[in-house]
Amino acid sequence: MFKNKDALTTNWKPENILHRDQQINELASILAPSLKGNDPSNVFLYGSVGTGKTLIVKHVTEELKSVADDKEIDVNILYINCKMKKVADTEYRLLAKLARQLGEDVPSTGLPTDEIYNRFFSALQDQKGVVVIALDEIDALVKKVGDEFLYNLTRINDDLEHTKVSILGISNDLNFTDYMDSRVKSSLSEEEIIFPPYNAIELREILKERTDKAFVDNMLMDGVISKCSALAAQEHGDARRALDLLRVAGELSERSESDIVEKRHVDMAQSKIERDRVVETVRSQPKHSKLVLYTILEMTSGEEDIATGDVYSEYKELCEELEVSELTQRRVSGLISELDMLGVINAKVISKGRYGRTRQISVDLSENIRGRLEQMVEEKFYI
DNA sequence: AGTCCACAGGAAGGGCAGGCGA
DNA sequence: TCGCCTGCCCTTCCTGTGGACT
Repeated sequence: MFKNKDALTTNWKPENILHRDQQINELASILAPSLKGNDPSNVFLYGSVGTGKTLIVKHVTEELKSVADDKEIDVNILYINCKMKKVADTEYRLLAKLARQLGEDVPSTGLPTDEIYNRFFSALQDQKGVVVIALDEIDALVKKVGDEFLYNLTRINDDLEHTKVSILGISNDLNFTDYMDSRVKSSLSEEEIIFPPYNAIELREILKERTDKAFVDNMLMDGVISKCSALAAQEHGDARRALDLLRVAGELSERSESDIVEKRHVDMAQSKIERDRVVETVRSQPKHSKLVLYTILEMTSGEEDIATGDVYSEYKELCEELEVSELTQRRVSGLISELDMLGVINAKVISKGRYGRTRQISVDLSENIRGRLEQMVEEKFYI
């Protein structure tokens, strides 16, 4: 069925990038001064997941690099995904990785942070021309370690003699700059490029382009692509989601030995992706979070909503039964709010006037997922 | 108009596990 | 193996609050 499944993954680089001409041109014109040896402005790119930010950055910087190489101009591109665990999720690791990309030999641990900063700085000194540092998912790192490292990076140009540094920040979070010091904010977002979500029509064209590469001809039933794009458009116009849907639908139909991908496979793919997401997030939660979730699932099998206090007393009983020491209400309250943020349960703060303020908790999961989760916790704790 | 419930959620710090160099 | 550091989970203590009730 598949000719080249890679074409449905996010790493695949399509020949033409659709519906992002404006962003490509903006970014290209911001980075263009580096071809004349001038330093380009720092840029900030915003847009929710699957709106093509990373793709465009990689595309434009690669183009820039190849033009620069042709003209024998010194341009160096450093790309780092700050969310990669154990690679760039602390200030030290980020600086070490940057220094290594510049050819500096640094140990993966052991040096004080200021020393690694110096090494990185001297590596920069040895460069000539322009260095573009692309920091993908920068919001994740700033939320984790604060914005001081960004402040240092934005000020680095003042001390460099031959080299010019331009920072390209990529963020999924549109309100991300709220977390930052205003000095960092203003120097980092000299230029801003917004990536709006794709609409269903745009998604359809993107999928069309890729299916021709990915599937053997005539493998898709009419309407499959439209269905994938419509579903993904509802979900913040996420192209990644659209591709996943199509890929999983293909895999499911292959497995069911159907000779064509049908619309029902897309529905199946949708629920499989959702189920996998929820089950995976819950699996990685700490023990008591699972127990709290189990309590909530048990209590919400009827229709009525429940409050934090109700959950806590039931949870205490469960702990007693299992001979596990229980957590405080403060912590359980926090766990409930985490589960809400992860999208596993719904919890909204309401006031019942004379009867206090609490969270109204409900669960909006299909029976299928609900069953899987209950089963998972039961197995784990021999309930 | 004021009270008061049943929590929300911030701040600070304890304690533990895991990773590190010595 | 030891001490040190860091990150994470958790507790303790605390202040804040929407709105039904008086």
